[in-house]
Amino acid sequence: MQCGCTSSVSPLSSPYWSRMLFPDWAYKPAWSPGSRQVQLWHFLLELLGRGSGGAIGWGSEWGEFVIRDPETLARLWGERKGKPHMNYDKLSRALRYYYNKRILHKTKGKRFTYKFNFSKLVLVNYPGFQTCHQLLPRVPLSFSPFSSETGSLLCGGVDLPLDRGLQPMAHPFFHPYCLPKPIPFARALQGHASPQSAPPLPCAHLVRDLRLPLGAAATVRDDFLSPGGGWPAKSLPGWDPRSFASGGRESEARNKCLGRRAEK
DNA sequence: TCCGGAATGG
DNA sequence: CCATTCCGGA
Repeated sequence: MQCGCTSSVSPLSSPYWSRMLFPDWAYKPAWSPGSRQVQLWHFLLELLGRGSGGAIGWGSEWGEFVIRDPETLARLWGERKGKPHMNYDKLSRALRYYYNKRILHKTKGKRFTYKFNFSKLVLVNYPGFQTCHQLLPRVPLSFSPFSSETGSLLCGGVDLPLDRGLQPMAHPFFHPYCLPKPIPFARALQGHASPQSAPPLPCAHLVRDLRLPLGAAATVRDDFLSPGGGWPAKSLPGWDPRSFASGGRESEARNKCLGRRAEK
């Protein structure tokens, strides 16, 4: 789990280094121009982030959300996708496809209640932010709080108490993940972040629209986190690496975190 | 309600 | 890949 991630490669100079860590499909550029359409979980997070006082809202547990008005949500989703005939039945089918990807799971017993697996939702696409660590301290986002239940946020093995008074909730994407140690670059954030050298942000739209601090969210495979990670360890018969691997060999890539080359 | 297979299309 | 559509089954 220890990756010398930062040793040889400068975050700023390696815009695409992170591609080695994540499968191609994780980089679905959200809705940047000329890219593919927004994904459902983007959309959900967007609504949740807006504190959409209607169709959907955060639940009682961390990452849990409740669809208060399924058909309205479906309508909104349909509008976004240009699918006038969208309904909750179909939308929920799409949600169920996330089970296998482990982006979501169902909170059983609670109607219309699902839960994000935030350990799979990580910040990527922004070279300077291969890890969550440096972002955690301050998250200036108007992200909707998870009601009452916020305890502490684990990040990189550091327990981070969430001060509800100061900040309702760190963005869910900040979760224990990947890189073990804070990178030097973290310092640059506070001081001079050399914005001029900031590489083009592939997901600028996503970032803006979701009010993500930086970088875009993406899903990523990580089986090295707590096995099952508190998930209903389903057998996952169809769990094949191919669904995550652009090249197939990224399960190991995590150990190395990044070796070299990122071009395809 | 919820699940997941199957077919299909972008 | 990521849904969308349809659907039989629990």
